[in-house]
Amino acid sequence: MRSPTELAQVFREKQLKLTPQRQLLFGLLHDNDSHPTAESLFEIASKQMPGISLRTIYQTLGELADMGELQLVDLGNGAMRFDPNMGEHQHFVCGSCGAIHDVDITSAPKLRAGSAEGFAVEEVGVVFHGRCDRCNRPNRGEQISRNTKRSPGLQAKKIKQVKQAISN
Amino acid sequence: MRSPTELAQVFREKQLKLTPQRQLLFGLLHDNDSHPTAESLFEIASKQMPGISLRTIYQTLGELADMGELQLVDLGNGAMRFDPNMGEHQHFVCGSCGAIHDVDITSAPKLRAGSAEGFAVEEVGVVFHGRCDRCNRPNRGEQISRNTKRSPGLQAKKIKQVKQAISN
DNA sequence: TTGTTAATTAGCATGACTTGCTAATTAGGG
DNA sequence: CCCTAATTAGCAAGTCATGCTAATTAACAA
Repeated sequence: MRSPTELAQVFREKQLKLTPQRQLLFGLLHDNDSHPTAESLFEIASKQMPGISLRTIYQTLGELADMGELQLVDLGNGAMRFDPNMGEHQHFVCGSCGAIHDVDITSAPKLRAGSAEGFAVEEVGVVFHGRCDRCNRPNRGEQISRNTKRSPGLQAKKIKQVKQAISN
Repeated sequence: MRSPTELAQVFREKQLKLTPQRQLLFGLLHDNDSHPTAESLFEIASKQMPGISLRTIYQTLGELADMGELQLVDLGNGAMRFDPNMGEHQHFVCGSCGAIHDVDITSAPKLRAGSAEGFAVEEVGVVFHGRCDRCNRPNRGEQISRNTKRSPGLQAKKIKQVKQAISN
């Protein structure tokens, strides 16, 4: 995603209004590698701008995605994630603390679904699951992220197990 | 997933009841490579057993998943998919007709998130997006699958575009 | 600065998918 | 055939995301 200043320029050119809500989000997203959800952005934004609507967050995020300024990442563990890093990269999800890290496997051999199988592949989504650096160490400070709601199927189970482990 | 007969055995051993609902689902899932949703299974099941509850479908599917008899696949385009094929494989999703096909890239170099980066990868999820064989041919018979509800973010846009293309 | 207007926001409603809860039912062993 | 624990059905509730509309506001021109 481009810088808030550049985005302001782009918006003006497109005759889109540069509202305080949008500018706030530009700032919150710029260089943000925390893979936030709409909800988490809403919470942060609310502190700086009480009364801002979650609807506006979704709307603006959607617009930015349409403009190719950010990626929507569905990691299959609840809410959609928003990633201003538009470079080709993958994600690692820690099943223990819920952290999401960027991973770069461009150096690794690229994946190609065989055209022999008759598929024209346009895009390949890769998500790594495992345990992150911190959670792997003996003095592990496990803590599941707050945003572990909406548990689709099996994911639910994993999460619950982790929650239990914590409460014990 | 094992055969209905074998599953019956397993259930008995575990002192789980072999209800007609469960048996019906065993049959519907066996050797099923259509990657059905709970809803689609519900529709089919309802024809053979009117009155069966969607809740029961979800419950049984969850149990089978817990038992390692089937995979839950989240392709990020709506409802969860259920896959009785427990072998290591990936999925290809046609953005045009919505079809889901199994893909085997085990022959291709395996993906490994560098332990150099401090991640202990336990599992890698790979989803290919593109156009399938049929939709790529000139006389393409495009048709988006019925189950294209719940559109998370950008996905929504794609789907809408396709729907429009159809209605025209 | 003020007025105009179209874009945007806020807030609620709605929709899709999944799970929680509970009373009623039923499979299976004795 | 009876008993009991397991299971089912049905509805309520929860999460995430989008639709809709009235009220607000930024942007532009005079």
